[in-house]
Amino acid sequence: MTLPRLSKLELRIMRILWKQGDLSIREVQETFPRRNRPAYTTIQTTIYRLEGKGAVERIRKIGNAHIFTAVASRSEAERRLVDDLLSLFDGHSQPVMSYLIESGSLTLDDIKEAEAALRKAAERKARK
Amino acid sequence: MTLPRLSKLELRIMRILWKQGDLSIREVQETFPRRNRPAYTTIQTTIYRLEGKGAVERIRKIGNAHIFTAVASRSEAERRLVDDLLSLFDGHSQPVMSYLIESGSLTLDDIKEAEAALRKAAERKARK
DNA sequence: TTGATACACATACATATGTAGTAGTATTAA
DNA sequence: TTAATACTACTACATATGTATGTGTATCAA
Repeated sequence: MTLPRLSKLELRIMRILWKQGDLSIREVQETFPRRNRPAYTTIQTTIYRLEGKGAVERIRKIGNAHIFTAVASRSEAERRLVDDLLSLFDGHSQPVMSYLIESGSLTLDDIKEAEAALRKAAERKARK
Repeated sequence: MTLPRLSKLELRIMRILWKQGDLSIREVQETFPRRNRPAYTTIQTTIYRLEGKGAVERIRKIGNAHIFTAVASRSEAERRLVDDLLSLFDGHSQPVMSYLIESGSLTLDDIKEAEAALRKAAERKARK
């Protein structure tokens, strides 16, 4: 259940599996841009580690190549990331928001959406 | 200028210096809760590493103890953290916001504040 | 002044992570 | 059928980080 912390490269690979479905190591590797593409064995090692963490598993073989599938859910993994960051801010979202704004990546639409989501969440809570 | 990435413990120590001002290693160590307090030398090693990264420096001595001061700014270090997280989301704030909301740490006031800040930033940009 | 105590500095070590090479086996194209 | 190719599994290694020990020196209280 408790998904272990995923490293940057591990996460990049998980994203590929979440987006493209089940893939072989080679296919995962070739998803990386030609320039700056890690060696096959780098991807291999990392996928094996993900396997050790229970984040992916082999579902079948094509030829002698194993096909891997994501076991960990995207939302779980991403929530974990944000939670980890938040803990560095003592659980306060406010400074995180400030920096998101500063970075210029937060749009007014994002905010509107967030507000709507938050109101809805509050309602659900109230009814419960 | 370019503050290197700070680890979790390094960041905890920086926070202490930002908040409490200039301190000796012993003082930093004693700021940690009795339960779960790292050894003196653990803090020492970490502060030396921070020094190596240029994030802190010695400003004076009291007895034979060095007093350290934060060189890196809090905002710079925190912005770096958020930027790093954001890069894991391909630069999109929206999913980050969603998780902040899910975590229950984001209040409507936080949103209002963020919106105001964002509008102000937009204005500044427009004038420029 | 001297013994206890605090501190500095160097070194060590395990784990996580990014990175990759190598040996051996399976597959496949000619 | 066999040589080239692909893939697996194992091993290796550097760096970052959390954690700490050991040795020697500086300081201070009695």
